[in-house]
Amino acid sequence: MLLRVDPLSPDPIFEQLAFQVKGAIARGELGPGDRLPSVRELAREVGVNPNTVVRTYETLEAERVIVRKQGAGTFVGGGKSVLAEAERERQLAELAERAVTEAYHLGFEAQHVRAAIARALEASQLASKKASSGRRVTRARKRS
Amino acid sequence: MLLRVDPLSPDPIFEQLAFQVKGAIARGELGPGDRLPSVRELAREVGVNPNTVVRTYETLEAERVIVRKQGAGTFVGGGKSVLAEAERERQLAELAERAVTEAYHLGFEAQHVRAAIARALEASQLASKKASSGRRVTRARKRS
Amino acid sequence: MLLRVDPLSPDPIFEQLAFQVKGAIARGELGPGDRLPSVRELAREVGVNPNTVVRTYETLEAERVIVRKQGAGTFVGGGKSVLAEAERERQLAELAERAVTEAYHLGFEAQHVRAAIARALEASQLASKKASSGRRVTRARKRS
Amino acid sequence: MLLRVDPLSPDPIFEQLAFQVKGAIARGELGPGDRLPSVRELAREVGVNPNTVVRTYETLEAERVIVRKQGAGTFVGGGKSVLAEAERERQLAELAERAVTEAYHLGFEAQHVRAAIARALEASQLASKKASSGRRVTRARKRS
DNA sequence: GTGGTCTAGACCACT
DNA sequence: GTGGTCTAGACCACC
Repeated sequence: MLLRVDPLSPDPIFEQLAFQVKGAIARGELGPGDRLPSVRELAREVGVNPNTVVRTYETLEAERVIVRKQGAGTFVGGGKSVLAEAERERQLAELAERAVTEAYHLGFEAQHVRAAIARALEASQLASKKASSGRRVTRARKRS
Repeated sequence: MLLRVDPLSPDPIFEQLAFQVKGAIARGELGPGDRLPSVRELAREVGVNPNTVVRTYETLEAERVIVRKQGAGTFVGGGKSVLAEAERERQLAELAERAVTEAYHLGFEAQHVRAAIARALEASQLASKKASSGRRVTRARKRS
Repeated sequence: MLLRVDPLSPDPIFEQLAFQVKGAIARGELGPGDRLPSVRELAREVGVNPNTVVRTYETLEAERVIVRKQGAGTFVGGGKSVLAEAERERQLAELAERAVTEAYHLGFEAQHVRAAIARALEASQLASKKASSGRRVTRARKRS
Repeated sequence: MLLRVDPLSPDPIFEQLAFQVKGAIARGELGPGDRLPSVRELAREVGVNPNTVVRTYETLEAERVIVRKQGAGTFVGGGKSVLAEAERERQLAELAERAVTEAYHLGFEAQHVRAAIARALEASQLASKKASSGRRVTRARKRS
C-alpha cells in the first residue's frame, strides 16, 4: 500500500491519509484482517508527525474501518457498518444529494454525473457482483 | 426558503447555510436574479450572528453562486462556471470517488449507489432535459 | 517580506495586504511552498486585528494564490490558474482597458503607458523567459 | 452615448456608470464641452435611482472629468489633470504594476500583457498621435 | 505553536 | 434599509 500526502491540499493531512486507506479498502487493495503499517513506520514513510498518523488511525477506528490491538498492531476491520438501517440510508441519501448539488454548480448534467459515478464504481470493489471473491483476485494479482 | 442549522454538526454553520442555499438553487427553488434574505434577516431567522451569515454569503460569492450588491441586497448569480474544463472534470471525478468510497464503507453496493444518485438527480434541476424551463415550472407550481 | 497598510486609503486593509502578497509573488520574492507570516505575527507587525489578516489570507486562498494549513501555517500555492481560457482572456482585456482608461484621464499618452507597463514587467517575474529559474536567482541573490 | 448597467456585476452601479463615461471620453465618443444627460434622464434610461446618478456625477466632478453648472447642465471637462507631475507618475506606475501583477496571477506572460495593452490603446484615443483631431473625426462619423 | 470559527458590537458605504 | 469593514475577544481543531 502506497500512501502519500499532498502538502498543497487544503485538506488536513490526517484526513487525506484516512481517506486513502478507505479508498484502498474500497478498491480491494486492502481487505479484512490485513495489517496496516505501524504508526512510526507510516509516519516515516509519508514524512509526517507520528501524532498525525495516530489521529488518522483514531478516526478510522471510530468509524469501525480498522481495529487497533494493543501490542499486536493495526488491522483492517470486517467492513460491517454498525449503524442502524435508517441512519445508513440517511447518510447515503445525503452523500448523493451532496454530490449532485456540487455537480450542478460545476455546470454538469445528469448524464455526466451518472457517467462519473459509473467510473468511480468501476474503480471500486462495488463494480463486480461478487465483491469478496473479486477482492481476493485483485490482491492475489498484486502479490504475485 | 427555509434554512436551519444543526449546532451539533461538525460542519461549520456558515458552510451548512452555504450548502443549503446551493441545494435550493440546484433544486430550482431559487433561480438567477432571485433575492436572498438580507444578512440581518437571515441571521435573526436561524439565530446566528450576522457576521456568520456574511461569511456564508462571502463564500457563495467567491464560488460565483451569488452576487452581493451593497445597498441593494444579495442575489442568485448567472450560474455559469468559470473554471477550466480540466478542473471541472477533476472536481467531478473527485466528488464521485468520494461518494462511492463513503457508500462502500456504509455497506452499500453499486445498485444502491446508482439508485441514490438517481433519486438525488430526480429532485434536482438536472432531471429534466430543459433545465431552465424546468425551473420556472417548479416555481410556478409552488405559487399555484 | 515587508508589508504595510495605509489607513487613509479608500481600499480596505485586507485588500491592501492581499495585493502586496500577490505583488511579492509576482516579483519572485515569494515562490511556491514558501511560508507566509502567521496570522498573529502579521497582525502584530502591521498593527491590525488578527481577524483582518485572516480575511486577507481567506481572500488569497479563494483565488488559489495561497493555501492555509491548520496547525502548520500558510504557504504560497502552486500558481496555476484554474479558470477557463475565455474567462482569463476576459479578465486580461478588462484590466488592460481599465489601465488604459485611467492613464488617459491622468493625461498620459500611448508611449507613456507602454513604458510604464514595460517597467512593471521588468520588475516582475514576467521579464525573463524562464520564470521559474528567474525566481530562484532572485532569491539566491537576496540571501548572499 | 449608450450607458448600461450590469445588475450581476459586483461593482457598484455608480462606479460602473462613471467608468463608462470615462471610457467614452477615452475612446473619443465624448469630448470637451459635450453635454451629458440630466440626472433624471440618465436615471430613467438605465433604470436606476436618481441618487445613484447624482453620485456618479459627483465622483466624475471630483476627478475633474466633468463640470456641473447650476441650471445649465453637466458637461465634459477640458481633460487637464490637476495633479502634480510626481503624483501623476506615481499613479501611472501604480496602475501599471497593478495590471501586471493581476496578469501574472492569471497565468499570462509578458507578451500577452503587451498585446492586451496594445489592443486597449488601439480602442482608445491614445492610439493616434494626434489625439484631438482623431477624436473629432470619430464624432463626426457617428453623427453622419 | 498554527489556523478556523463564532460572537458582539461599532461605523461606514451604497441604493 | 442594504451590504462592507474592522475590532475585540473567546474557544476549538490541527500539527
